[in-house]
Order: sequence, then structure tokens, then C-alpha cells
Amino acid sequence: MLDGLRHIKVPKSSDVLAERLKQEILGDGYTPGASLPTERELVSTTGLSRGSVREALRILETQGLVHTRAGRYGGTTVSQPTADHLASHINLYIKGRSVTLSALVEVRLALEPMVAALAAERRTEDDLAILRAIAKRIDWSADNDLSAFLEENVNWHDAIAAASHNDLLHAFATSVSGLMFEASQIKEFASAEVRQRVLHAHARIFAAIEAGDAELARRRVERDVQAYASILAAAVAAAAGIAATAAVRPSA
Amino acid sequence: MLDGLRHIKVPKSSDVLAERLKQEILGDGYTPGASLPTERELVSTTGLSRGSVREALRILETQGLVHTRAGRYGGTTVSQPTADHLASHINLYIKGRSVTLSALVEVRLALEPMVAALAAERRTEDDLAILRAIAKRIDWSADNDLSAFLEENVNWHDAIAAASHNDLLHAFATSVSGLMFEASQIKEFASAEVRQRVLHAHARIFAAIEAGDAELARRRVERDVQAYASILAAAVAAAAGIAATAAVRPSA
DNA sequence: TCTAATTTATGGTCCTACAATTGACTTGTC
DNA sequence: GACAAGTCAATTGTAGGACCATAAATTAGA
Repeated sequence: MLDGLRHIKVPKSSDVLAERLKQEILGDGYTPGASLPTERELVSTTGLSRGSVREALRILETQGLVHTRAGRYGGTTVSQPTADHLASHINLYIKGRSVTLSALVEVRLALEPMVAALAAERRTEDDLAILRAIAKRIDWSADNDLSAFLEENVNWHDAIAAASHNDLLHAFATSVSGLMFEASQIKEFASAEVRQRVLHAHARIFAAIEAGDAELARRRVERDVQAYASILAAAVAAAAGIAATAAVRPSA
Repeated sequence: MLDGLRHIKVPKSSDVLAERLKQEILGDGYTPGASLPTERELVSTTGLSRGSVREALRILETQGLVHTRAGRYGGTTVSQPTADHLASHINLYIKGRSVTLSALVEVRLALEPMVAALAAERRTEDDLAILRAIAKRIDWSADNDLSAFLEENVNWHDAIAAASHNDLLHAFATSVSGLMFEASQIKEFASAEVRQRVLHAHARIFAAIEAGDAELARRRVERDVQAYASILAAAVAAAAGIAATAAVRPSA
């Protein structure tokens, strides 16, 4: 007897509490904005120490499920993970594991054409207004301020992702292209010629989205991403003095 | 004077420490597997209390950046966030924000064709062997054990994602399709006819990947995802008694 | 040589006390 | 009555100490 026993892992009390609370929050017990019990109430109901309770709450906070405020009438309230939250975890993964630029390009090549197609179908007038405003700022900064140019470029992609009206796709696309442009900034490969090409591509993509032509938007973005990828790959290769490892596979 | 002042947010000591350690870990100070100072050492070097130090470490642990083991020669060691880790955060986002099934389908429609194309180009013999083994188990369970069938189905998609040899894409695709199949299980829509269609689709996709034909694999997966999505949408509509809101846009 | 007990550095948990925060309440002033 | 300043109280934030549980290395023993 006692043969089928595996190595027993004793969980930490804070992990157990965090898991329980997570289940309650994700279940229909709590709506966003609702208040959890105070730390001391949790102490008395669970029998754990305040330290353990606080560690559990800190886990939930890192997961984006709760938010705590000090002071009277403060406490811990339930919240929904934000897109920024998810994006920061994605970034941690990418940076922590040193995901290669070519892998990023592949993911971007998967996401962005879909983003553009959905944006073309669903963009509101507000979305278009935001895009026009950003385009104006990009136009101006292209000849003046390189770092502003790159930053507005990120905003541009974020705005298109927002216009897709798909939260998850938005979060994915934003963090991936954000990191790609971060890498671009390091490489400082944005020559005047490249900037002009970017402006031209933006205009064509915007036109397709404005016209509501999903397939056109998809194709144009696909080409843009591929073009950007090969320029970046060439820059990386030139910097490293070796053949480009960031090869991008054309999809058509 | 003093006019440009914003609301000053005083950060918590544990947040500050966590941020500092995160920077050191992501910078080139620590390689995975390296040991951080012990909790008591951190207490004496930072001047914070042990509770604050522990909360900071718990944040890093939730982010997947460190791992702690009790006992002598235990301690806190640096680790890389795993794909599972990222997937769990993605799942939290999806569940926490009640992302719609149709949004999931759209993301899947963006990711999986790319996954298949890359898998066709890069699959190793090991990848193929794993896929064959899973296919055999699916074949068997299709007529016998429904829950096993659904579980092996998830394994199948995971194995293909692994064969793409792109970690990030793998993590994205796995968590998205995992949640889709979870929803499928709830709907219990997997009739015998649907299961047969799934088997057939798997065989065709596997053949394309085995043959190394990226474009063929891409097209077949695209069709499969769309077919699956419309079946699921119909099931949802039937269950709700309303028109399908999970409309899927064909991409061609 | 192998096995069992011991050692000891480490994280895990609990407790208590106090500081800091902050919104509501009370008071004062005009 | 209205507005300002001050007070209060509940809550999180932080500190410090004590002890328990764990586990790898070491030692003692068969």
C-alpha cells in the first residue's frame, strides 16, 4: 500500500489564498469595482497571518485582478486586467526570454494584417479622427524630431489596433509592434528615406481603412510589415556584419 | 511657481524594490539560474523590513522572473518566464474581461495559419513523431471518450504550435485555442459528425506540414479555423436562440 | 560502502506595534 | 447658509522579532 504516492508539494498559504480569491473574482461572485474584505477581516476569516494575506493580495494585484488604496474607506477592490497590464507581461516574456527579432516579425506578420482588416470594417469616425491627428504629428516630426517620429509611429499602430475593436488583438499587436519599434530605435536605422517610405505606407493604409476596404487594408499592411522587416533585417545584418538571421517568409 | 506640479503618487517600498530587481534581472546583471541575495541580506542592504522584501519577491515570482526554494542552499534564483506563465496571464485577461468568443476566433484566425506555415517549414522529425502519437490517441478517443478527445485536441494544437519553433507565437496560439476549446466543452457541441470532420481536417493539415508545404498548410488551417468557428457560432446561436454574434469574416 | 541521524542556512508563518493615508465628520468663522 | 480648517477613525503600509518547516550538506554509525 501507499505505493501510488508522488512527491507531495506543500503549497504556500498565500498561494492558496490567492488562488481561492482568484476563483471567486473570476466566478460571478464579484463585479469589477466591488470591495474585497479588509486585510484584517481576511486574517480572521482565513486564520492566516496578515503577512500571508498581504502576499496573496500582492499576487492578485500583479495579476491585475485587484487594486488597493490606503486610508479610511480604502481597501482592496476588484478590477479587470487592463490591456497595458497584459502588454507588460508580454513584454516581460519577450525580454526575459530574449525572443529574437525575427520571431517578433513573424508574430507581427500574423497579427497586423488582421488588425487592419478589422479596423477597416469597424472604424468609427472617432477612430479616423485620432488617426488623422497622429498622422499630422508624424508628418511634422518626420523632418524634425526623430524620437518623436518613432514615438508617434507607435501611437499610430496603437490607434489602428484600437480601431479593430478587438481588445485581445489590440493588446497583442500593441506590445509586439511596440517592442519592434523599440528595437528599431536602438538600431537607429530610420534614415530620411525610410521615414518617407513609412509616411507613404501610412497614407495608403489609412486610405484603405477610411474606405472600409478590409482586403485592401490587409494586403497593404502585409506588404508594409514585410518591407519594414526586410529593412530592419538588413540593418541588423549590417550592424552585425553577418548574414541576416531575421529572414522573413513572404506569405504569398 | 510650483505650477507644473501633478498629483504625486508615493510608491510602495515593495514596488520600488521589485522594479529595481526587475531592471537588474532584465539587464545583464543576472543570467537565468543565478541566485539573488537572501531575504535577510536584502533586508540589511535595502533597509526595508522583511515583509516588504518578501512582497517584492512575490511580485517578481508572479511575473515569472524568479523562483524561490526553501531550505538550506535554497533561496531566490532568477528564471525566465515560461510560455505557460504568459499563457496564464493571457487567460486571466480573457476571462477577467470576458472577451467574446468572436474576438477569440478573430485572433485565432490571425495566428493559426501563420503557425501552420512556420511548422511546415521548420518541423523536425521529433515534432512529426509527437503529432503522429497524438493523432493516434485522438483517433481512438473520438469514438470512446469525449473529454479525452477534447483534451487531445488541445494537445494537437499545442504540438503544432511547438513545431513552429517560435516561442511567442506558440504561447499566443496555445492560450487562445485552449480557451476556445474550453468554451467548446461547455457548449458540448462536439457531435459525432463534428468529430469526424475534425479528424479529417487534422489529417489534411498534418500531411501539408509533413510535406513541408507552408502555403498548403496555411490555407488548410485557415479553412479549418473558419469552419470550426462557424460551427461554434451556430451552436452558440442555437443555445442562445438568437442570431450568431460570433460572425467570422472570411479572409479571402 | 551504505544508511541514518544531525546540523544549519534558508524561506514560511505568525505576532505585535506603530506610521501614513485619506475620506468623512465636526467645528469654527464669516 | 456657505465655506474653510481642523479632527477623527478605519484602513493599508512598514518595521521588527520570534519561531517553524524545509532541505542539502555533513557527520556518525552499522
